[in-house]
Amino acid sequence: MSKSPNGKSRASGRVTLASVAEHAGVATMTASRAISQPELVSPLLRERVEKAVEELGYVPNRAARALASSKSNVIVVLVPSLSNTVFTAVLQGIQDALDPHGYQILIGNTRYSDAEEEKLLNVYMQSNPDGILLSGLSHSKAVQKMLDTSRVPVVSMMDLSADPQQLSVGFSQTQAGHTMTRYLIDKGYKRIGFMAAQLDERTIKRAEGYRKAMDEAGLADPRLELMVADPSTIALGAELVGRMLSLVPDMDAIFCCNDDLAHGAIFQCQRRGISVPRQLAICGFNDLPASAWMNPSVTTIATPRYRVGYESATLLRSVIRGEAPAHTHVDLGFTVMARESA
Amino acid sequence: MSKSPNGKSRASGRVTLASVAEHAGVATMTASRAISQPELVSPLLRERVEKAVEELGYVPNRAARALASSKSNVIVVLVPSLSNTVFTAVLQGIQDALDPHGYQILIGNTRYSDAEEEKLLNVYMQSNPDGILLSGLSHSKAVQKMLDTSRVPVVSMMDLSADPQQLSVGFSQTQAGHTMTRYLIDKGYKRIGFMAAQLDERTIKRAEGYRKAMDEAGLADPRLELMVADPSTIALGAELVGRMLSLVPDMDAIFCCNDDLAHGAIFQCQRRGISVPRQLAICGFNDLPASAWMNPSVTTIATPRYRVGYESATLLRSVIRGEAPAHTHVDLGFTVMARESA
DNA sequence: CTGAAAGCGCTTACAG
DNA sequence: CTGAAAGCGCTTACAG
Repeated sequence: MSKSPNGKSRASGRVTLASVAEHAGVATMTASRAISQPELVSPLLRERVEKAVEELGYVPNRAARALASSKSNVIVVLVPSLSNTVFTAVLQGIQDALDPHGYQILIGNTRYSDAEEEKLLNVYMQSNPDGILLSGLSHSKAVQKMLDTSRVPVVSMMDLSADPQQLSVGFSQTQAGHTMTRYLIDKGYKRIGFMAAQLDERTIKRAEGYRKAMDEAGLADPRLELMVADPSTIALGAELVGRMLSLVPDMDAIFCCNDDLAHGAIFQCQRRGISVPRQLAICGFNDLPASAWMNPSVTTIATPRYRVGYESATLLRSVIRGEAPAHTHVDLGFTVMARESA
Repeated sequence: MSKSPNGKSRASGRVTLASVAEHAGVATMTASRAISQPELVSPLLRERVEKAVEELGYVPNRAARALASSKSNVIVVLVPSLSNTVFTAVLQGIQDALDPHGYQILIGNTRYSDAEEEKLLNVYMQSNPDGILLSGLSHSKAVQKMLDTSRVPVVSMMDLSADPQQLSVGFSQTQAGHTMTRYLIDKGYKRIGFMAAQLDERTIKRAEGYRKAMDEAGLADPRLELMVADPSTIALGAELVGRMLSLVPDMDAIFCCNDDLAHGAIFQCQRRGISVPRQLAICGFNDLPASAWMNPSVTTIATPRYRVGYESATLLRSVIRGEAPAHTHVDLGFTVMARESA
């Protein structure tokens, strides 16, 4: 069938563009054009190439294309977690925005670790990405340096940057924390606890918003805060609510830094016969699907995670195309979901 | 610093292996070896190369490596969903098994669609993957053909194949469905409904297991089944439990094909004042974290999803290395979690 | 242990 | 609209 390669050949045995061209009776580069920029090729030749592609079952070699064009069509996405629904929704948005444009998405899970982020980025830089989507605003020195020297466009997701040079898409975590706290204060709660885990950048900022609101209302009391570095889980929320109540028995509300903790806290209250919100109000953050359905339904803050992904990817695409972005910071906002639990 | 390229150059400006070699005063291929197979290079030269890499900030070009070696070090993973915790756990297992070995994982989300799976695979084949991890046993003709002609090693995840040629890691979905149903029958329930959504391959098999158990017990009744193609959500479970009860008022138990549906069904019962399990027993499938904490806690089947990912990837690695696998089917089993709801 | 040359499979200026 | 040649940045037999 095909000509036998010489003894030194390292050919992979796959169908190549050259064989497609030969089959179609055109030059290799005409075949290349017919595939990548068909509008530049006459209908006749284009059709012959397309036929050859079909008949031979040609699959382009992405590595060769990337090497020759020095465009990888790869977008690197780094998220801190895959088990957290928030970030899988972000990924969905990214995929939806990028898939139609032929990008290949490299997803890295940093597990909330700066060291891991650095390691992943190091590896992914080998793929010569056209753009990078990062979670959060603050990164290690080494990561910053890699990013700076590579000159690859970067968009930061989930929060809004104060630095005009840093493109960011999300909403103000601090403000969201403040708003939720303010909601509780306005409802008349006085001894409002703050329960946090993981202690990532966003949690810290929500805590700042909480403190500011408590300060403003003259309700601040450091003993009302319980912040632990363990991963956020339902089980942890169940545990922490017990600790908080025993530390501060007159607590009348708890702002959980995310819904998982809030769910665990509510389940625990149910088991202990503590009425929510009558004896203890509990609210969360993120508006996971269960929050609307639990009993009591959970007061929380709905966050535009899918849109964060979608808009981040869209902004990144425009930068890659060399366009000057209309806005360097895209504020997608958030919404208080007032329900039964607080 | 570096020699200026001639006018026709398309050089990317990145530091190359050649410049590292020059800097270290060795041949390019010695520099290559010092990086990829350091044990073949004398300590002296190796050190000089390492120093040059460090000083120049060299980042290998993965595309060039892939092209030259015809080894991509890419593993393609196709899962039907990213919002389903089950598959994110599978992905975690895969990452943990593969990351230490320098593989790059390409994650594709098929959204439970054969057409989408085909499209994704088509694109991902351009990356010349060393191996492929697929969810489920049955795939479209087009996908089968791509797989066959490419000769790339494939491992199927989540279920056990009857075909000895097809490598699979998981557990018997049919048997798990049978076991859960049998558990309910043994508990004395007679009018046991089956609530299913999505209707993917695994759901269908669990339904088969359910039917078999009901048949064996002489309890079969087609009216007990409610199967809809919508995605599984808490909201859907809440809706379907109402429909099932109005269709078959004397239903005394419901086997939900996954935990999301079960949670929704339980929340709905709480709202309607239907006591679970006293008036209606409800059980789920997968043992999501909330199942242990809800009130009532949810009887369900714990599935080894993380291990499915980990063991699938491990099996794939061994095949890629050319080893004959000890077992073509790895049965990871499942566990009934008997709790309060059934 | 080290190296010169060829080659992997594409695309890119350039010319016609 | 079409094409011959060079080049992208690596690794691979092969030889010494």
